[in-house]
Amino acid sequence: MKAMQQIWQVAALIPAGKVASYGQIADLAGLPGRARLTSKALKAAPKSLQLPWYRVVRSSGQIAFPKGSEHAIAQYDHLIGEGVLVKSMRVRMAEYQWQPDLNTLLFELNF
DNA sequence: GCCATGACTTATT
DNA sequence: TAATAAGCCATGG
Repeated sequence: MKAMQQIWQVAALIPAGKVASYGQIADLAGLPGRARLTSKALKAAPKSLQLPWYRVVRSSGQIAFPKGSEHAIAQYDHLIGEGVLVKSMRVRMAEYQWQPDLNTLLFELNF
């Protein structure tokens, strides 16, 4: 299976009200060190998949788009809508970072 | 194959 | 916390 599709599968599992970093997604998808590939994958993801791309942020918790851009606004709105507090275009990772249950992860990914 | 680019990360100041 | 720098790797010219 293509690397991008694995990323899509993992990204689809992020629960509402939580966020994950690009690097984290890559790791969970079995692609350590491919954070930048995660960004590519999300950008290239077909709309039909309806991926929660807005639950993916930088390792620092910062939204990856320039402040004021359409994407940044959309991401901000979505997160706020799910109860994630966003301060100065960043969330508190200590509180909101997704901590996937390994069993659930393996099950969902059909390994 | 070399070079630039980017929805990144980590270490350093 | 913010700014830099260096590392990273798939893509496209």
